[in-house]
Amino acid sequence: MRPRNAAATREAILNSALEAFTRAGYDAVGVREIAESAGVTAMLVNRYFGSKEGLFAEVVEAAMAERTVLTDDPATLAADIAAVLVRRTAPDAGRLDPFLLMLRSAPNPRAAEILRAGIERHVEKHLTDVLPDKRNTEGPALALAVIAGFWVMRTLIGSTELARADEGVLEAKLEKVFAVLLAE
Amino acid sequence: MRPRNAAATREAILNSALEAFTRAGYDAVGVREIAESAGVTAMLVNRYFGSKEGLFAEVVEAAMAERTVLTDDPATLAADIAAVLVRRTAPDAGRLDPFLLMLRSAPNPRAAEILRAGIERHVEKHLTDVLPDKRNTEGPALALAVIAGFWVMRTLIGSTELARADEGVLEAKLEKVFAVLLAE
DNA sequence: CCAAGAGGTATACACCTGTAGACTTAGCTC
DNA sequence: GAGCTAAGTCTACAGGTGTATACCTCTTGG
Repeated sequence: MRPRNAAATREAILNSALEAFTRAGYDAVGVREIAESAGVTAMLVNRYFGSKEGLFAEVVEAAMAERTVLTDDPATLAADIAAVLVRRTAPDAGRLDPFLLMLRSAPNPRAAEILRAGIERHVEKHLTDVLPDKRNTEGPALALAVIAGFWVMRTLIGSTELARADEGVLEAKLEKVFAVLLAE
Repeated sequence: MRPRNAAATREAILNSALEAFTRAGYDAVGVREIAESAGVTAMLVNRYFGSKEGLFAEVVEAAMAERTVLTDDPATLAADIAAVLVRRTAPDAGRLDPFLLMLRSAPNPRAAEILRAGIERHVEKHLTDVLPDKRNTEGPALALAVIAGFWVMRTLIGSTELARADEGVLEAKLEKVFAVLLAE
C-alpha cells in the first residue's frame, strides 16, 4: 500500500483520469473506474476535485498546457505540423494526445466548453504566437480544425483510405494545406 | 392516438432517432427517450430494430444515403463545398447534418465502425465519383477530414475565432484548401 | 504517549441504462 | 359478428451513474 501522501495521490488520480478520458471520452468513463486505476476510492476523487467535471477541467488544463507546438520557425511550421500529425495518428502510435481527449469528450456540452477554453488559451495561442502575421487570426483556428478532422477520420472513424494511403503523400498534401492556411 | 400502422410507426421511430442521435450522440441518448418522442414504448423500438445498435445502423444508413454532394461539375466543386460548409455550420443554422451525427457518436467504438462503413459507402463514394482523376484517392478522404474538423471546431467546440471570423474569409480559405486536395 | 487532524473508506440514495418475457388490444378476414 | 394475428405495452432485472453523509485510521506535533 502506498504511504499516505496527498500530493502523490492527487497526481495518481490525475494521470489515471487523463488516460481514461483520452481513451474513452468524458461520458464513457466512470469516476469509480478512474479511482480504481489510481488505487483509491471514488469518493476521494470528488474530495480532491469537487466533482467529475472539476476533475475533467484539471485534466484538460494539464494536457493542453504542455507545449505541443513543435518549432518556432514559421518557415518550416507547415511541414512540421504535417509530419507530426501523420506520425501521431499512425495506426501503431501511442494514443495519448490532447486532440483525442478533445474529440472523444466533445459530445458532452459541459466538457466541450471546458475544452474550448483550454484550446483557445493554450494550443491556439501557441500557434498564433509563432506566426509573424498577427492579422491572420483565422489561419490558426482553421489549421486546428484540419488537425482535428484528420484525427477524427484516421483514429476515431478509422477511415480505410487514410489507413491505406502512403504516409508521404498524406504528409505532402497536408503540408500544402497548412501552408495555405498559415501563409500571408 | 395514431392508428396502428407498422410502416408509419417505424418511420416515426427512425425520424425520432435521427433527431436524437444527431443532437446528442449515440451514448447520450436512451432508447426510452427516442421511443417517447415517437409516441411509442421502448420495447417496440427493439422489436423493430433488434437493439439500439441496430436502430443506429439504420439511422446512419438513411442519413448517409441521401445525396449530399452538391454539384457534378468538378470545376466548381471546391467552391461549392466551401460555401455549403460555412453556411451549414453557421451559429444559427438548423442542426441536422450527417456530420454532426457522426462526430457526436464517433466516441463509441461500435457506433464508429457503423459510421465508417456508411461514410465510405456513400459520402466518400459520391465525392470520388465526381472527381475526374481516379488516381487521387486520398483527396476525397482528406477533404472529408477537413469538413469534419471544421464541423467539430465550429459547432461542437464552439471556437470563438471561427464564430467571430468573417464568413467570406473562411469560405475563401476553405475553397483554397479543397482546391489543393481535390485537384489532380 | 496520546490527542487532533489529515488522508482515506463505506454505505447509501435516487436515478438511469438496455433489453428479455409475458401480456394485452386493435384491425382485418371470413 | 367471431377469431386470429399483428401491433403494441407492462413489468422486471441486473447493473451502472454521480455524489452526499458518516465513518474509520494513520501520522504527526506537543
